[in-house]
Amino acid sequence: MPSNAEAAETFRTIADLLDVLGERFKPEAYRRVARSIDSLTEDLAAIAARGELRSIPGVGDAIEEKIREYLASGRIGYLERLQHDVPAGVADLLRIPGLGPKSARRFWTELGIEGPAELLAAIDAGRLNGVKGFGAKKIAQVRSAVDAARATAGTARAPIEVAYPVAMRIVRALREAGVADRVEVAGSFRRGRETVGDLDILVTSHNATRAFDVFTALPEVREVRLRGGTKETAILTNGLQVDVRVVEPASFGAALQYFTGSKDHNVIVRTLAKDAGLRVNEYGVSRGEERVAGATEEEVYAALGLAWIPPELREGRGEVEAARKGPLPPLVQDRDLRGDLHVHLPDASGAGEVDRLLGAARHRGYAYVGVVGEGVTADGKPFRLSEPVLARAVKASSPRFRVFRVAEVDGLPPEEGDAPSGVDLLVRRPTARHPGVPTDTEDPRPPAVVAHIGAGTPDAGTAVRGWIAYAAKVGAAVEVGPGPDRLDSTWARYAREQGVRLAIPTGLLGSGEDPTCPVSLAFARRAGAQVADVANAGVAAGAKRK
DNA sequence: GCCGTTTTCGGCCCGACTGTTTTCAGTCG
Repeated sequence: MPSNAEAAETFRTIADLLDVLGERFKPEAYRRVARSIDSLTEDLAAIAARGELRSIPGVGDAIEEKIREYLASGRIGYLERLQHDVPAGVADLLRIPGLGPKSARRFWTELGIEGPAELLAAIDAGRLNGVKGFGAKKIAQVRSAVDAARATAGTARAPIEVAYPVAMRIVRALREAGVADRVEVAGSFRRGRETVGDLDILVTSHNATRAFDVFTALPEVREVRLRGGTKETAILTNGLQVDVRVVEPASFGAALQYFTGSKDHNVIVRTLAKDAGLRVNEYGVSRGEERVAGATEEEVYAALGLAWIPPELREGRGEVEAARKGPLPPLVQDRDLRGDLHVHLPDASGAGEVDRLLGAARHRGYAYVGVVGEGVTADGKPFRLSEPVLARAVKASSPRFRVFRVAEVDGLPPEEGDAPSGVDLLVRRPTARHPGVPTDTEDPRPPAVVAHIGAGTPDAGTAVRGWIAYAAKVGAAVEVGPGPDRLDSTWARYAREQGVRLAIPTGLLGSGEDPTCPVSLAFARRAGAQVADVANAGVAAGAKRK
């Protein structure tokens, strides 16, 4: 049975080949479907079995037929015909930055170039000299791009938790240098996607050149690719691309909306605007010559008759239709977090580490923190926090601040003595000893949280579904967040659909740049989680939620 | 190839930047 990821990749291949063949709109149609399939929480086969393929955004008659063919045979005749027409390497030319479908097609049809290696040979043989549209500079650019593409084997997207600290440093540097009034990271970073292709940073500034200079001087910046009057593109030492854009304050909201995306979301918003006789671009919303909105995102959406939409929901999955009807339900946010149910102290923690943890929890105004005192590691070995250290933590409990003793136990079936005494709550996790999914619903002492499950291992989907089903039965929450051991936003959405609450790790022991809490929160928000959907969130006593 | 509270056909986001141009095409986001 082919996986959803493989199906999405297949449709992307079709899109590339259609691009090379010069098709105008079909490539985007196939890419849209590929994106939709990537964000499904269910196997295509299950959706197909229910006859609901057409409910996937971007799937119409023709693509439904191709999905059915793919599920039945693992092949798509249409793709095979395209592959017969276009040499395999020609589509690879699209991967080279600066080359698009037009160039790839021309190289192939006019010069017989059928791949990156042949392109390089053609350049060296001087066969590109005199080709219209390719001067010496362009040829040199293409040549180095081919070399670079070989070296990096395609620019992979970075996990958001990797991009987070560097994004924070860039933002802080721009703010502290006093060259920018407003600084925001837009793009998929702001939408909280699991991976980011680049960082889009928007600033308002009276002096674009100085803002660019401040950014370029950062040690993280390896090379500047281009600099115009309003935009600079640079590559960081870790390979991440960063675009810094300077915009007018009156346009900041429109620019933020525009560059936050997603593409699918913006297409829907723009189409809506057009139908209403309005025009939306990164400078603002206008009716004819009259400018209607632009300074804030709220007024941009309002001008289109829409409630403001949280960035994490802007994926073209029905959020625009919902925002037409009125304000969207509030998503869980940082200030809703009441504590952490599951903190691991490092093996050799001493009293100082405990104090730091508790101090951090109090500083954030948390009402509780759960410290894992004993349990099993992933490879099944028992571990125990030193008793004096744990006792010191528990002693810090007060009526307004509770310290829980947490035991982390491994996968079912529950064994005699599985639930230790003197423990406030259990966290259940898969381990090498018991990697399997629990089947016994008569758990003598159900866990509060199921943690360390994630799609980081191959073929993990079945296991993750099993753990979520178990959590649903016993009323446990599941841990969401960055890294292979936690659930991403797609799985978090699935968990919510199954009626399971989420547990958000808060990174209490991390530094100010620790991505754990903001990224986990973003994943929960992408899943549409509200306060009631998060086990360690709630409305503070005496505080009224807006 | 998809899509529709002004459409089942005629649209499909749009502006910056670059290079090679003498007015623009291609690429990118």
